Amino acid sequence: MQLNPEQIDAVRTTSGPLLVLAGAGTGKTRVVTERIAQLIRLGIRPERILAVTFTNKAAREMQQRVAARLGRSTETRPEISTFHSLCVRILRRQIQRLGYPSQFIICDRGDQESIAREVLQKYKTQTSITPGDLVNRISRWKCAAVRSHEALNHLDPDSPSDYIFAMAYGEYQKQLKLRGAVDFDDLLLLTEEVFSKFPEALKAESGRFDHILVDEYQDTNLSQYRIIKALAERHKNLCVVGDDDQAIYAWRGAEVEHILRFGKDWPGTKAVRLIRNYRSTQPILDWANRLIHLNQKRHPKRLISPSGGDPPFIETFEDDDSEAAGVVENIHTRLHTEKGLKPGDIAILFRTNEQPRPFELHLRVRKIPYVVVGGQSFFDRKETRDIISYLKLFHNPNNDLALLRIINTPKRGIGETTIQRLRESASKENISLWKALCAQADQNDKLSQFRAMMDSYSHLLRRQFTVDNVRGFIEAIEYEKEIERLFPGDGERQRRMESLADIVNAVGSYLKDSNEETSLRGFLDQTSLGEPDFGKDKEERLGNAVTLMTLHAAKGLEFREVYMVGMEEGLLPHKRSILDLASSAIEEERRLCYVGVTRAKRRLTLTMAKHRLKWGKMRQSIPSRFLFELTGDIENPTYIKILSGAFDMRSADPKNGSRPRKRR
DNA sequence: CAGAGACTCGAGGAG
DNA sequence: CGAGTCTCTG
Repeated sequence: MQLNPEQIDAVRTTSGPLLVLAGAGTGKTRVVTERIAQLIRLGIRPERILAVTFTNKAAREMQQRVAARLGRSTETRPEISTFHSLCVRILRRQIQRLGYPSQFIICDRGDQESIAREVLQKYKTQTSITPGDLVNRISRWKCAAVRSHEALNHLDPDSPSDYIFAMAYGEYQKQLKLRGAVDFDDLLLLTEEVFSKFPEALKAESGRFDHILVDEYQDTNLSQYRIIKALAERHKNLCVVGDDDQAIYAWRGAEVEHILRFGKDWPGTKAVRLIRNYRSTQPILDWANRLIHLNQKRHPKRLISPSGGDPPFIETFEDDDSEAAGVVENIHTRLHTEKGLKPGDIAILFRTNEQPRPFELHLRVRKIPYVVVGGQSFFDRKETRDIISYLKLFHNPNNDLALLRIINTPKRGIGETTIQRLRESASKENISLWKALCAQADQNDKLSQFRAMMDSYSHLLRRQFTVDNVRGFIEAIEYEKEIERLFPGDGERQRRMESLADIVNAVGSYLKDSNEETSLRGFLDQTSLGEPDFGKDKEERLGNAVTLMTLHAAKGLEFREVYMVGMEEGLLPHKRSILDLASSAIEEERRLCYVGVTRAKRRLTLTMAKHRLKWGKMRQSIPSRFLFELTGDIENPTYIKILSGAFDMRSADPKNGSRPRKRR
């Protein structure tokens, strides 16, 4: 297909600041790819071009499309990476300036919570703060670029105990640094810090690129904004692409203002608007346009499409289980009656991760292949985290967190008392647990066995990081036997075995694709930054399965047929955003709904359940306000009641009341 | 030291 | 209701 005039305009603007406002389905990826190709055609060396995305998936996709577009015409490739992986690379070179080792560890969520637990113990707080609470609170500060010494100036007025978090934040940072570790948010914060404190570091890093491109710019948080600004300042060849109507990450610090004021930040900006939609039918876009039009804070625009079709469907079910049964039945019949429709063409989208369960159940009954994206992700699985912990230890045995995780997994008779002894000697002599373990190994058979195993595989995998060796090591620790022992049942066992296979596949795929040096550390870096690639086989299976995912995860994707389920007050918009006094909370939910609607190419179905099981209790639900807004039924008495707050979401809490009350 | 059973407490989204 | 933690027993 040919590029349209606006797209051509964007592709041909190859120098200076460029803002591309790209509505949903307007061929944004195409423009980005073509523009990179254009730069190279003009003689820019590929490695002097940096493209930044938010997710690994987006980065991989862009890499593939650019590679396909360029063919073999160039030897080098542009640098296409996520914010976080870009920052890891920068920090590996620069972080020593801030007093961290260049071989710093990247903590995962579990590691963060272990540290938080220790910090909280130290503070002996009587409050019921959990490690998870602390990690969340710190992350919220970090997303807003608030550092530990500034936290006291940014206390949440609604939370009287926030100062405890602020104190603990400082201790948490201290503990991280002590271990030579950083958490996920630190990658951005520290990069920004290195740039602002050490001009020579900034000079070196920004000197690597002459052109920068940022995708999904509406999702940048303050640190990301500053990093990009610093990197592009010299040449000002900065192209940002995004859509203010699809900003759905304010809760993790993203600021739409960044895209709204891009022109002011960068004088001489050229702005291009893409509004011709090549994805959905006009009736679907009519609903989407009508909905998003109700938001106050946005650039006004309206998507148009050349294709027609059915308007979306709304279906109401008795309860959540019949909703799932109904949707699955609908899918079942459509797969048989609609010509050429495959499971891979269909998606079920929902707001929260507790929703997919009944759908999975019914899909299994109907034997329709499906895949749940996100939710219980790769890293939340115990098997994955265990194996990764081993790999981390092979790379650096002094990682106490990883050691504690697997020292007795699979069970090898090293129990709490032994571990306590190790902890004591480690802290007394100020050495790592591993060193303490080595010191005690000659008096303890089990420890010495463990040590020998770790030493030999550490040696092997550092030299030869191959799929076979990884497989061999999993075999050696008898992890599969442990799974078989613990889960004699079929379903659970199979899932866990599959997780194990995923890890091996991830290693294989890393070794195959990676154009950088392939090493254990490279693999660890990649995996600590997000979902790895599981290779072709898995991808093919996914391609032919119904996709179940959250609305957030669906951004950037498209499906021939989409089901948006659970269209109810409290779910979408989510309860918390209804209780939030700021209207921006509801606006973000509206954008989320908009993202969902605009995923559909040909057919969209919105469903709700009149009753929903929550905490084991059946409760009545209220249709989502967005259903009225999508259809334009805003004179409806129910809609007016919803807006006036007639349905009290707080009383929907089973502790204070039984059912949502209707007031007159 | 490991496993079973009682027990509590909780759920927004993601890299 | 279900996941994760705690406690008790063999």
